Amino acid sequence: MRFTAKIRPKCSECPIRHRAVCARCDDGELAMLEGIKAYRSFAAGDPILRRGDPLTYVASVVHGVATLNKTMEDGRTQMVGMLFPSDFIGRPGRGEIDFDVVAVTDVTLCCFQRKPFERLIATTPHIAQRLLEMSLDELDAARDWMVLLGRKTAREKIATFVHMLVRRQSVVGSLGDGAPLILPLTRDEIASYIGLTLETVSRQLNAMKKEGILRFTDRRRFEIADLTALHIATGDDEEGAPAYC
Amino acid sequence: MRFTAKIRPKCSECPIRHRAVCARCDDGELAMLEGIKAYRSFAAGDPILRRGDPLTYVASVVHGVATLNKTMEDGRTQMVGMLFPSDFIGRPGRGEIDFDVVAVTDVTLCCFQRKPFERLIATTPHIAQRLLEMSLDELDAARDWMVLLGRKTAREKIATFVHMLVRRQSVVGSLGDGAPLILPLTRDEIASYIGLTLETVSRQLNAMKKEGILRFTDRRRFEIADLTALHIATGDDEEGAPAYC
DNA sequence: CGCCGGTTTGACATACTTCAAGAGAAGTGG
DNA sequence: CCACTTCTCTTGAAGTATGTCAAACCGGCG
Repeated sequence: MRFTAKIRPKCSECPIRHRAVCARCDDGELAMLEGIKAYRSFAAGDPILRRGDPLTYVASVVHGVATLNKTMEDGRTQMVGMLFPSDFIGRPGRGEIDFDVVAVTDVTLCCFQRKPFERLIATTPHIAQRLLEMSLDELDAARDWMVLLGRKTAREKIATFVHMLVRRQSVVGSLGDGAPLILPLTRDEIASYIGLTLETVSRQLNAMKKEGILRFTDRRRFEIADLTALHIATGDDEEGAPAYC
Repeated sequence: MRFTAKIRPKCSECPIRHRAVCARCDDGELAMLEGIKAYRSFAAGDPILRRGDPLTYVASVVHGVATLNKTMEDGRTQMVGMLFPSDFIGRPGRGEIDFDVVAVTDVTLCCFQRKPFERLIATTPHIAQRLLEMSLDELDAARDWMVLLGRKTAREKIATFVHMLVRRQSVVGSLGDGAPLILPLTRDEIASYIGLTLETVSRQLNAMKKEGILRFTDRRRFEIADLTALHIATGDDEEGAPAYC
């Protein structure tokens, strides 16, 4: 169940201070943000925003992982984004979003009321610029994902997905060196992200285990036994440094 | 072959004046833009920008249609965007792009040198805001496309593609009422856009012809004989007004 | 006229889905 | 602490939508 804690930690001690929308803000601007921000927490599985809901606030992910999901009339679903700490939720200039946002782990958000935030964007270019930059990064990532969805084989999809997890989880620094990686998603959710069924995901994951590319300690925890082989399996070229990172 | 015409038509008479990046600019800002802009033309089939090329300019599409293409090492390709008049090419803040931009019809661009344009963005919020808005729209469209690539059947993909063409071509006003729609792409290019093979595209298109949904006057020209049926065939819900428009 | 790119059409192959059953974990309550 | 349920995951067998390969067609253009 959702609970709202009216907590406002100091921005200066924020773990995502240098990566989020506020990355470029100076002290004065941070002070303005601190005035309109409020933390909110969600338990794993909770909906954060529902499609069509009036969008009263925008937010940065501070802790945890959230997903963006689209559902067709007949129930088919496609995940269209995965949000890690420092990622931004919401779109200034529009009153609603047309996908669901769900917390897949426990999540903490740093929320800003949309209206005052929009005013800030109009007046402080540092925020607007950073938001533009983040949006363009997301667009790049979305385009890489389109290649995955449209052209990659099941095996390449899985490999790419795992590879992205490695990059993102290590960038965020949520794990020590050599510590096992965590699958924040169920097989079903992974399937939804990469456009497959959960059975195919399960089979491919086990195949990569048998081949010695992945080593599972648990259904949700694993290590990369052979990063080179994993990278080759993605089908991406040499140093193409995909945008989802 | 590419030819560069050093022509600078007045912004005030520009057909995309109210939809492009410059939509919100006042007269003074337009004057600044006019100072750094230059038209360029490309013939159908010409490359506009190549992956990895240094990005010396950014641009708005004035006439014609261009596509964004990604290619994997082994030659598989996926189209990741289609640019119509008023759409923007290029990304401020980055020196290169990681896809190819190709003119699929004759194309006219309104180009701005990247560096001066970036300076303008930093100083004139009207441009930055409009660019942010356009990027977010593109992101929405990309997400709708991810649903198409990941979850739709061949038939739904074709229907969705045609439906998008109807919307975009009529918005741009490049055709009168009842005039036949134009397929700017070959079967192969369509296939690349929706993640299929050209054979499947051909079969589905002909199936919709036989069913009386589409009426071809030519291999590249056709009319929508039954818009309702077309819409139903997309698999999208009632009034979900997809973002690609 | 004869080539040539784009397109259609057919026959066949297959990667992935679908359907179905069962095995592990993980929690719940007695 | 042990049934019992529930959820996730695995594994198998069978079906199918779409891809692959190949040949023929068609309209345009030199």
